[in-house]
Amino acid sequence: MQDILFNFISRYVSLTNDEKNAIRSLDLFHSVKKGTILLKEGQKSQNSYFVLKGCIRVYYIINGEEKTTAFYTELDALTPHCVVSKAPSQYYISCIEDTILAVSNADMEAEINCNFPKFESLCRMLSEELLAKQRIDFDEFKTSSPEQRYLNLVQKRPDLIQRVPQHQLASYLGIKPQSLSRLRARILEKSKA
Amino acid sequence: MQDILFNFISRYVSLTNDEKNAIRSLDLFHSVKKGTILLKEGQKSQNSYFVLKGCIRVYYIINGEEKTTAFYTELDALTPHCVVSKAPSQYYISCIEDTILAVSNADMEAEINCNFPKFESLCRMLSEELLAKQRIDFDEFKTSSPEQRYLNLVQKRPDLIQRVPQHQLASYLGIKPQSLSRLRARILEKSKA
DNA sequence: TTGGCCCGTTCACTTAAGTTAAGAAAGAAT
DNA sequence: ATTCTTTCTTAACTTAAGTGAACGGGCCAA
Repeated sequence: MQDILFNFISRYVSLTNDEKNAIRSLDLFHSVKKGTILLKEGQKSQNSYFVLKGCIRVYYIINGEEKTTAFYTELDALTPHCVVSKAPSQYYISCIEDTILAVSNADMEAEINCNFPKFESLCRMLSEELLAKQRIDFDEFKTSSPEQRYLNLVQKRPDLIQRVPQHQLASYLGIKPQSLSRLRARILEKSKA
Repeated sequence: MQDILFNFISRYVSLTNDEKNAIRSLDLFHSVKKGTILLKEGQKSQNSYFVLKGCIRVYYIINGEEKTTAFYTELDALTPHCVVSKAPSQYYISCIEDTILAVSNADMEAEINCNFPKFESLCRMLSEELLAKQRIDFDEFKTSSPEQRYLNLVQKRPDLIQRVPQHQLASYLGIKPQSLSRLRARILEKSKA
């Protein structure tokens, strides 16, 4: 698991052995069972997550209905809004598979950022990259229809379609489960013709 | 204009006079006329923008049609995807008003980040904050209808509705101009009843 | 002043998503 | 093995967005 993390980090900065040991000493890794809720609406968590294996999901409860807005899988990083804003969380985070996470908290990060400028550099680069990527995702979402969004997802994250329940995928695509069902039938119809 | 920038920065870090002078010496500020195109599809720009006054707009041209996906106004920062990915831009950026910008380029930033760790800290905090905020915006978009999105916009960025043409607002809301027209008529109808 | 262009609105029509309800299929629990 | 629950699909109906076309207003330029 450490190797996976260090490999990921090496895309951005190269760490000395001292720096690696500093990270190793942090007790970052946690195994989490499917169904575990990592964050609830109203809570003020300090934790950020990096997925080494498995899948976690962000969802809201709006008028008693679950609305799933994001999935994080292998090598995805997530700092919940409440960590940044210091306000109560508006959403839930749960594990939809048995998952292995690297968990860090804000205090820990602040300290490392102070002592290891390289780490702050890593965080900056990673955030900037994620910000730009997410912007593109948002743009694609805005400029395409539900059907295009589904087809796009099939291309870009085919694994999600296998490992995630349809009704969660539906709200991820901004539609109702029934519409997703229908839309898939429609696509199948077209590909036959 | 410098004061506006320094005030903004002071939300995140406090700068010494030396640091302020270093920034002053950079020749960041540019006045740009309404209609100017800052970035075109296919270009590989290095520039990031911070809006001091005015409004810039991100749009795609898809099947010959303009699709506006973002507006940046006073105190908004924008690092285009192509700066981060080093790939050609997929979108255009243009000024929809006479605008005053702070413009920085990647080389400049790299150098400052090296010499002023505080600046890198600022960039990290800003990116993390924007990432989390944009996540919330995206979530709101996914979980609401065009009508709700419009009403939400009226609440959150009432200025945009005044300063931006309807057909650009429409694609910003993920719909066609005709639908926005109709939707507004519908809302007006309801408020009368 | 006229003509052209861009923009926003309206309308009629088409298409697709939301809603409500029902039923089949797959899993989990006892 | 049986029950209970959750998930997915289907269908009929409603509502809203997409499409194509037309009209009027405002603006600019000839």
